[in-house]
Amino acid sequence: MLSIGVLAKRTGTKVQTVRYYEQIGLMPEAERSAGGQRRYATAQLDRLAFIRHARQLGFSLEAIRELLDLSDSPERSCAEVDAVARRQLSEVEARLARLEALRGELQRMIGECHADRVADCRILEVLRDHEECLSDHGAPQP
Amino acid sequence: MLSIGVLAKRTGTKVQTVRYYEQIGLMPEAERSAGGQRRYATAQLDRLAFIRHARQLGFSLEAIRELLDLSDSPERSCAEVDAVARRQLSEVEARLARLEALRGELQRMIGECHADRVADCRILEVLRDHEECLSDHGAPQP
DNA sequence: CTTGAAGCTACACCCGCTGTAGGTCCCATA
DNA sequence: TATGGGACCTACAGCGGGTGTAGCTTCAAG
Ligand SMILES: [Zn+2]
Ligand SMILES: [Zn+2]
Ligand SMILES: [Zn+2]
Ligand SMILES: [Zn+2]
Repeated sequence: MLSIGVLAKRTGTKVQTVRYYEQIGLMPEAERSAGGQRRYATAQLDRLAFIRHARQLGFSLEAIRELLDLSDSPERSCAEVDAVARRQLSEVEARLARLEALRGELQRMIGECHADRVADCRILEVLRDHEECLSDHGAPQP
Repeated sequence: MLSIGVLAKRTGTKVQTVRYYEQIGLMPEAERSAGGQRRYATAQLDRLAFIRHARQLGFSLEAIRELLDLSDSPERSCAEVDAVARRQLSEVEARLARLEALRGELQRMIGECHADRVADCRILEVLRDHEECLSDHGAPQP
């Protein structure tokens, strides 16, 4: 039986984050010691490691909840799991496209600024007027 | 003199967002009509357009505050402006690198799953064990 | 003058944590 | 067995960057 501190350290999580996951129902309520402190078995360690790894791969807590639920029914088809992963992939691809456009615009405006004074700064000119941009770059960061 | 609704519509902003920008001091306190409603001049329209465009290019509100302050002193050197933009570019590049690594892992795990049952799903295997990954992918999305 | 859209304030909520305050528990050492 | 200091507990506030709601008041067209 592990304390929350050991569990956290072994999975690269902060103690508060573990408690937060319990609070939102992503981790089950932990058993408690006589004095009321949380105690964890290896199953919880594995679950937390799964959550952290999925987070590192960019899955939302909602998606992770789905994945955890699915992995509790090992006899079911894994089509839903694959769908969650594909959804995640297309989110990542969408963000990549946006960021590539941003990078292009930023590089261009930095490259074009040969001014000394703020009054003539190309960067500020571009920021003042989207017509100066080559790409769309839709909404602010999601 | 424009109402907040017109100002918002012309800059592609939500009315609440305009009020929020005022609240955090990014937009100046607006003049008011006799009945207490906000009224805006063209200068504010330009300022808001600048803010929104910079947001679309991924600048944080803090960076935008800096840029707005700098553009109020047109005689100064634009070196600081350029530095803000370069910082933004390197943040974008860092995110791109992370997302490219994520994309690689996601593509690989999706491509490797030829199972039918959840019990044998390659995606879940990879999520359970980072050793299955080829790349690091450090911290969850910042 | 009426009416309905648009504005007002104040507040709660989203995600995914992180930090703090003020108290309690655990366990190695003396 | 007593003690000290780390680790733990709960409860709550706050981050960024907004969004949504409730319950009012104001504006402008007809
Ligand atoms: Zn410049
Ligand atoms: Zn643009
Ligand atoms: Zn599968
Ligand atoms: Zn991994």
